[in-house]
Amino acid sequence: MIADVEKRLEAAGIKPTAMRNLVLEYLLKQGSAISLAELERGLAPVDRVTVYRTLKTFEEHCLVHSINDGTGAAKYALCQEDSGEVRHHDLHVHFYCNSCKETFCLPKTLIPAVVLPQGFISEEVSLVMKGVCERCSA
Amino acid sequence: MIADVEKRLEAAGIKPTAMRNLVLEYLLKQGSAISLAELERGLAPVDRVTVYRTLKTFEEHCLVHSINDGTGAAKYALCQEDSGEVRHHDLHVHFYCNSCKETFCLPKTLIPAVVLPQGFISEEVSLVMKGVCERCSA
DNA sequence: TGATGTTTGCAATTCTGTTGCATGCGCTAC
DNA sequence: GTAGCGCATGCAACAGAATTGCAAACATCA
Ligand SMILES: [Mn+2]
Ligand SMILES: [Mn+2]
Ligand SMILES: [Zn+2]
Ligand SMILES: [Zn+2]
Repeated sequence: MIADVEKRLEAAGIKPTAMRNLVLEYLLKQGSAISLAELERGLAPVDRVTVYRTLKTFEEHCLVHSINDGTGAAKYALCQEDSGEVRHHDLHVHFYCNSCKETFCLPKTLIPAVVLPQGFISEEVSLVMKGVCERCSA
Repeated sequence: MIADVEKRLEAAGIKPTAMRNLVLEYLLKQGSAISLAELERGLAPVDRVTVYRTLKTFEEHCLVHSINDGTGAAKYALCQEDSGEVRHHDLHVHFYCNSCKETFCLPKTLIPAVVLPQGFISEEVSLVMKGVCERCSA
């Protein structure tokens, strides 16, 4: 429903527009993280730059987070709706399937603590695993 | 010494050439991982594509590993010389310093085990931390 | 020497990310 | 209501990274 989509945008402090509704709606339908290019294809005909800026806006407002899975193109996925915690996206593992080439958030799989050598101060962490996803391994 | 460099290439199963010696020699001098662009600048005037293919060759033979630190350009660093273990590079943490913008291998800092949800099969893992490096925090 | 395969250099292309600018649109102050 | 203002959008253009194609140079060996 558009109403839900607009509510979610407003909850994130983003003014709803046709394009933003469209992008958020599309993201909600996804089972995995998607790239700007995929989004562009899925919503065609839309302007790539507008989608790009929409994603940036979403990211700034912590509605989506971006994932760098090493494939060259950043992927985007919605942040957990509940998540009162700040930066939950910094804490969970991402999984790239070598078989279906999709990238998944594993929100239940938290990144373990890492003990860094003396002097190194951690501010962010990302952990990407690659292998075979549940669907492809079944 | 060129002799050492050539020995190391041969040990990795790579036929030494002028360009390969040059690239490996340069990599040996680095205290942090470097990008293709940096390598190109440091070795100028060399051809970017040749250096690119040289790195690919090194990577295939496990002489270097590449690191995706989220800066857009892949960084390359030598693999541990000893490392009888396969893929040691899959196991250690990489650190990107927000201050000096350098990317370091932390070969002593291993990536902790991650328990994946049922059905996910892990083949590779990469963990990149961002923050302030020892030099910049001192 | 001549044939063969590998390495190199250069041109060119693709892809991703990003910026600039002009237009459009909605909202508010008058 | 209308003028003005700021944000959103669309289009053109650019920057940088990665990658491919091709032909020339080079090494190797029968
Ligand atoms: Mn995620
Ligand atoms: Mn490393
Ligand atoms: Zn899969
Ligand atoms: Zn530093």
